[in-house]
Amino acid sequence: MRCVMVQIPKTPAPALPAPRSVPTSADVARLAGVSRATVSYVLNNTSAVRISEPTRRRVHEAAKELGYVPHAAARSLRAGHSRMVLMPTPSFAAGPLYSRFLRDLQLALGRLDYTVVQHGGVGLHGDEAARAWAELRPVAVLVSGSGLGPKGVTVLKRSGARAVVTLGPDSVEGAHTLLMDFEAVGHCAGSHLYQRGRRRIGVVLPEEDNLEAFSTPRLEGVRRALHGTDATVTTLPLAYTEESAARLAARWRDLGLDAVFAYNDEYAMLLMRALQDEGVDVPAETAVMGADDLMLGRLLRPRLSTVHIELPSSRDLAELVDRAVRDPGAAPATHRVLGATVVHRESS
Amino acid sequence: MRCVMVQIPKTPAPALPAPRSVPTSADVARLAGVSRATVSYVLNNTSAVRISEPTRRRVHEAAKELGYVPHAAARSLRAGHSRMVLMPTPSFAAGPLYSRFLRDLQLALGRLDYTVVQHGGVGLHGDEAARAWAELRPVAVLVSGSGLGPKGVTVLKRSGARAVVTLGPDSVEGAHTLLMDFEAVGHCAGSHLYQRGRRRIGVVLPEEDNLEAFSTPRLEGVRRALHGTDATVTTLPLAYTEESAARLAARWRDLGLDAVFAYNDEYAMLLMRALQDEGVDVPAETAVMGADDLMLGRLLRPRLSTVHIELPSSRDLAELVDRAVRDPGAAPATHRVLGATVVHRESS
DNA sequence: TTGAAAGCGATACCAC
DNA sequence: GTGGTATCGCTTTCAA
Repeated sequence: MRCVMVQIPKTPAPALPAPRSVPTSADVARLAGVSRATVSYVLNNTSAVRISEPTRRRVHEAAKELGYVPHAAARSLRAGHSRMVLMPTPSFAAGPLYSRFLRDLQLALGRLDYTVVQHGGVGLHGDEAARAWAELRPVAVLVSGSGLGPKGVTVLKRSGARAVVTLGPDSVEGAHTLLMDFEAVGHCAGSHLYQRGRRRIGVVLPEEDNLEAFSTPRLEGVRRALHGTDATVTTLPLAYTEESAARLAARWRDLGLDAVFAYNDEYAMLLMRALQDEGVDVPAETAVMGADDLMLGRLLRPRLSTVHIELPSSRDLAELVDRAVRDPGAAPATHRVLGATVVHRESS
Repeated sequence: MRCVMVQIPKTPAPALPAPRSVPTSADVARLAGVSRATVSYVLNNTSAVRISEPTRRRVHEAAKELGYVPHAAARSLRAGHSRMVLMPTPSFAAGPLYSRFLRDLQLALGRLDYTVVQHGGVGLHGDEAARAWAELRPVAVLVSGSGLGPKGVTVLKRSGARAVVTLGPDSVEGAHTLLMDFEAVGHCAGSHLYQRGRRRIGVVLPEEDNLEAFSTPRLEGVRRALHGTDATVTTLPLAYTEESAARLAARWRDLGLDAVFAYNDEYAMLLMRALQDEGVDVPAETAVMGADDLMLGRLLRPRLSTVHIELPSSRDLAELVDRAVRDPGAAPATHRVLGATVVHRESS
């Protein structure tokens, strides 16, 4: 059933008022009948200088009348620094958990009076990207995921970034690292499944791009949990499509697995559904585990067992960035962050 | 089961090389033994000027040796314009559909050689936000959702933005508007349910913040579809929690509804599960419809009927922005975008 | 082919 | 209290 899809071409032009050029502080000064210096003092509330009340008013009125907005680039050029925190848009498709985290982080940094800017550096390779970010002369750079090498860190620092923080599965030389230990996630899942008596364990590896950095450590974690036991690990490439899941499910009995750790809750849901459609009983025949502890897992039947991932508090992280900015000399530290907790429900 | 959560304090400091100040084109010129002008010519491949090959090489080498990165602010200050497209981070939590769309858009604009920057203007009120964006002097601003008024548009244009494009449920005076007609979504859902013989129709309104701009038009669309018929519309506030859904489900039979349009697939899944737990038969007793056509709807049982929403092609949108930038005089147009199509599955 | 210098917009020091 | 003015880093015109 097709509903609506219209294209309205144009509305008639309401003759624009002459496209004045953008007002500068000089314009404000002219209109207020004072010097540019005075304008600057008034608008920045410079406390070192006392300006008479009438003058203040005149300046403020002139500024408002012209619709004056200061020019951030000019200001930071003069000042020699900005308060811009640059967060490159991650190259992987962030799930709901991560998106939310990034939003909170922006908020927390905003509260510390930083201007947070996400730079869509998609399509740039490694060091090229770092260069593009460096051109903006951010006071701090916060990179999620892999994709920044030690070379990039150097470029950024050389160009004035007082803090470079990476947030991801790998530690990067020269940068403060928030090491998201995804192995712990896999380890949790692996030991849980083992404790539940499972021995032939599958691990889903998403075929989607840019996810290896996250999926490989999870796999390694499972391997580590099972190392030295009689359990086996089988890798299961899976694309996020029904067809791919159906194909995998069709050969499930041949695989002879009694458990699967499905990367995260979304892939788990996809696979669990395909297994059920194939007549595989979950959890009797095969246990299924996800990760991320999304709402959807609670809504499935059987309820999905999962690994709850606790991301670092955005307030703490914001403060870490702030500290690093204030004391750029400090040695880059590596913090291991990520709480991983098994949430045992019904699917395992 | 608690697993891992460690905090490694510090790694020892590998004595940093003297924190040199950041190299400028003047430094490059000095090192290469040429003037700053020459450096600029070489590094920008200025075709109007021929520079001897040996000089070029010297400049390039000097630049590389110093790790020189040009200063974007200084450059655009001088040039009088930048190619920055500013996209304020939406105040609402973008779902997977929308996130993906924004990513694609960034990519498409990047291909047209724009620098896309998401500005985390969270916590700023209306015109205050517009001012903050204007300080960055973007060549274009692309605002999703509501939150930008005609006043804000004026501020942005006054400060040099050659294109202001809004993308959301409302049309904004003075800006190019991509009108996302969410009424059409509600209308689709409403007429579909009516055609299926449903007469007492509930409409879920999320209680989460900043979603009214999206939920109200959907509701209106349902109302419009049912106007002049014998069907009734009941609004159902619902928070995205199991408890809220359970509460709603508990009084379901009292409500006496035979269908519900649940805002989107995620709320639909939440509610459908609660209804099923309450013993309400879907679709026999109550039909459930979502929107967004997410993967998860196909995985539910019964399969979720939904409204497929077709967002504008990111390439088209990028080109629209580009055209608006090239011809800022053109009258702001309003395009009605959004394909809404019913996907009839099993839940209705 | 290269260099000197003006100027983009805002700020802060130093005179008046 | 207020006004000149040098300065931030870069581009570009004009001269040499």
